[in-house]
Amino acid sequence: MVLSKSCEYGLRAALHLASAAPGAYTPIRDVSAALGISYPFLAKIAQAMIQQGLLESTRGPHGGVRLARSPRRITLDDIVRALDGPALFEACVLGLPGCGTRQPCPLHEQWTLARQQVQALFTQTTLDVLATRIQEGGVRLADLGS
Amino acid sequence: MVLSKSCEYGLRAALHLASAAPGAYTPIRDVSAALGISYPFLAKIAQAMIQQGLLESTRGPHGGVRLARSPRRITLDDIVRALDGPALFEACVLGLPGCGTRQPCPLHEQWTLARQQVQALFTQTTLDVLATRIQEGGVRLADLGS
DNA sequence: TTAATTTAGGACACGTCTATCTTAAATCAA
DNA sequence: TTGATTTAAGATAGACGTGTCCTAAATTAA
Repeated sequence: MVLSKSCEYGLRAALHLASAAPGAYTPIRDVSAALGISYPFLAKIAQAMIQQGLLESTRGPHGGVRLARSPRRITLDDIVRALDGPALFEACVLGLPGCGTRQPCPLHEQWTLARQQVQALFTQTTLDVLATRIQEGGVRLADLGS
Repeated sequence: MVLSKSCEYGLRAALHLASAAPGAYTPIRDVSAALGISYPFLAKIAQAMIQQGLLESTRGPHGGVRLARSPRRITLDDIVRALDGPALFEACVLGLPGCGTRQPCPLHEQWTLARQQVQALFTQTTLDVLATRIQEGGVRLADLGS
């Protein structure tokens, strides 16, 4: 598994907020229902995203969470780093500490290259592009059953 | 973390066997000492690799484990699939079950492409190439300290 | 003011991965 | 045969990610 469950859920929640009701406060309970994610778990993930400056929230009736800035200015990389940390894009594939050009593992060069391809996908993809794709239909954020 | 600890250890052990004493039975204890991996844990990983047909073993004095076939005929993909399963190369990046061309997630197409780059690296790299690289020096399989 | 709604935060259970330990079985050498 | 060496296999413990629950705090509406 490349991304943790928390990160998968956080990405899907952010995409839901960007595509379903951009700019409006949406209760976490509504998001969890729409995506089929347990409410308590998603609430905890939302808290982390708020503390990382990705989401903002208000309490009380008509409260909820929303993206802290325009979907155009939030990349997948922002969310992955906030929830899973930078390890995915920096760690040695063999787990060797200090692996780098000075003390490379046998795969260092090739792995760095492949990893950059993945990282480029995450840093260059913003939420608004995917939100548009969702609004146009044909793609999904939740398990549709069969 | 892309690969599990077990898989990292299994890869390093296989590379050690391919580069240090190809064809000879090497005690797991020697491998664990050379790589700085706990012996009981590496022994369990070795068992799994034996059952998957990657290693073979003999007990008693001068016993140990060795690669079950030529390093030229073992790819990194063989080892990763044996220890971590096929999920890394098949699963949806957002964790959606059934994600495919029929029910794609918003990232399906791009992710499939990026993942194929990584998979190509693993399927095309054989142990003998990396073993040669290790024997020629300049790269390492263990933590050297500083 | 009162009540309903919703996030905030901590405590707690569960499962999996990581890691260790112990005992049994097999092999070789003296 | 005897003893030493080494893998085989299962039991066990700890760490961490996952998931749930409960109470408190804040906001809104009536």
